[in-house]
Amino acid sequence: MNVKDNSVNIKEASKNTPKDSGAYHHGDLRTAAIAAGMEKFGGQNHPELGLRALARELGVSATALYRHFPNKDALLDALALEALNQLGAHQAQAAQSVGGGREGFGEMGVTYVRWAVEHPALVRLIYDRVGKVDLAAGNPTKMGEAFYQLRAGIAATMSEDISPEHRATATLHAWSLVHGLAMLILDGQVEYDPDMIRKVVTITDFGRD
Amino acid sequence: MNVKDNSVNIKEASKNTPKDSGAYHHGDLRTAAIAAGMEKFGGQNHPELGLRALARELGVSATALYRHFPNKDALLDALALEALNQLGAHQAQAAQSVGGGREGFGEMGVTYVRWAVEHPALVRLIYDRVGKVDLAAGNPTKMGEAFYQLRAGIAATMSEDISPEHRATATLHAWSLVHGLAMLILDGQVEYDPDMIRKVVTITDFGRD
DNA sequence: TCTTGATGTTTATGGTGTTAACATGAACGT
DNA sequence: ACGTTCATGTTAACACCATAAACATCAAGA
Repeated sequence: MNVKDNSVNIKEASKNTPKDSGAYHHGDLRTAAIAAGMEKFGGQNHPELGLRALARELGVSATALYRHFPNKDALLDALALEALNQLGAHQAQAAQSVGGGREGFGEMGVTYVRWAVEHPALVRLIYDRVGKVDLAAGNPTKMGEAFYQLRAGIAATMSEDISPEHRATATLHAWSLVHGLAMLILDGQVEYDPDMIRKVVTITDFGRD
Repeated sequence: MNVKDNSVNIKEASKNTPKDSGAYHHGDLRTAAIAAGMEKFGGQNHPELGLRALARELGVSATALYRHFPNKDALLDALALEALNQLGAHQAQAAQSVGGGREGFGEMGVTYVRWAVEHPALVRLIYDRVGKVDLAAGNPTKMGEAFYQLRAGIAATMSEDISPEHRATATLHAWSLVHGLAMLILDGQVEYDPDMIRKVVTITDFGRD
């Protein structure tokens, strides 16, 4: 919402109310668009994001967004990246809040599911977008990097308990479990119940408990 | 809007869309549309289904489809139902092919993942559609019923091995696991490897093995 | 001051799902 | 045989969408 360019301070304060003052330029349309998109995707389950509608909400012309995003897909990619980082932050914080280790691992899983349930559209957006990214090519996208860090966090938190040869399988097992559970919940197949989630997630014991 | 003068125009127009047989009516447009839709969704990963394009393929006018489906969503629902039944059939056959029991249970899981990987768009379609169905209302849709039977098949196959109080949790655990794994694969996060899948799926042992 | 580049606007093009009015042909009662 | 009915098809039109092209506006540097 703020003006990114700080070189101007006094008189430009009036630009903070672009619509009211009838200013021609918006100030920082890109971040405003992302913020608005995140808000729209934040709570709703099946939001329809149209450039025209979004621009209307921002008090701006529809085609103005093309100055900041080459096309609609790029905007959605930006939103997905933002969401992915947000999820990663929540998860890291959750693991740290209980001191890491085995308990932290379980907490990460529960947090994954809970965050997914609370932000259904964002989760769908993330996996929709990351699926369309060309991973084969040698171009490491920001999206791919964020995802890598997410997985690395999972693996790091569990690594002490699991025998090395089982680690890869166990990581995939855990990820599949929480991801599948989250998907089933937000697709309406399973009702959201925190206790049940913790039970389902923590029932897992690989190798030896 | 008097269009009576266009009667000749219409006749000429009907010549403009001559099917091979030259028949005005299609015969069974509904099933043809579903078949065409299934074919389009069958192999592709991110198919775009447009009513106009679909109608064009069927040699029929775009709005003709509205005689058989109230809207596009209804068509997609029909496709999802078809896909769901197909998946259920495969799974039941897989469980039966190894004589049921614990082994049949594992086979069902593997089949679930494999079918999902081989028909990515159909899986997405299923869960997209079933999520939008109003389950709270007392109207049991065909979709909901098909899904119920799917779950019943899972539970029935495993029931012998699991203690009753764990059965619900175990069912959800198993379903989450295979569903999550399938989703991760067809979202490009995990490469498809049959051996790996069997390993990840069969690592689970609830209660006691 | 003049030019320039980033940003936003207007206009236009071709796509979509959907509705309304009309056409066709087969089945059926007379 | 004839006329009515009804499911099924047709065209035309509407509102919405993403996107491209040409033009307008402003901030800032030469």
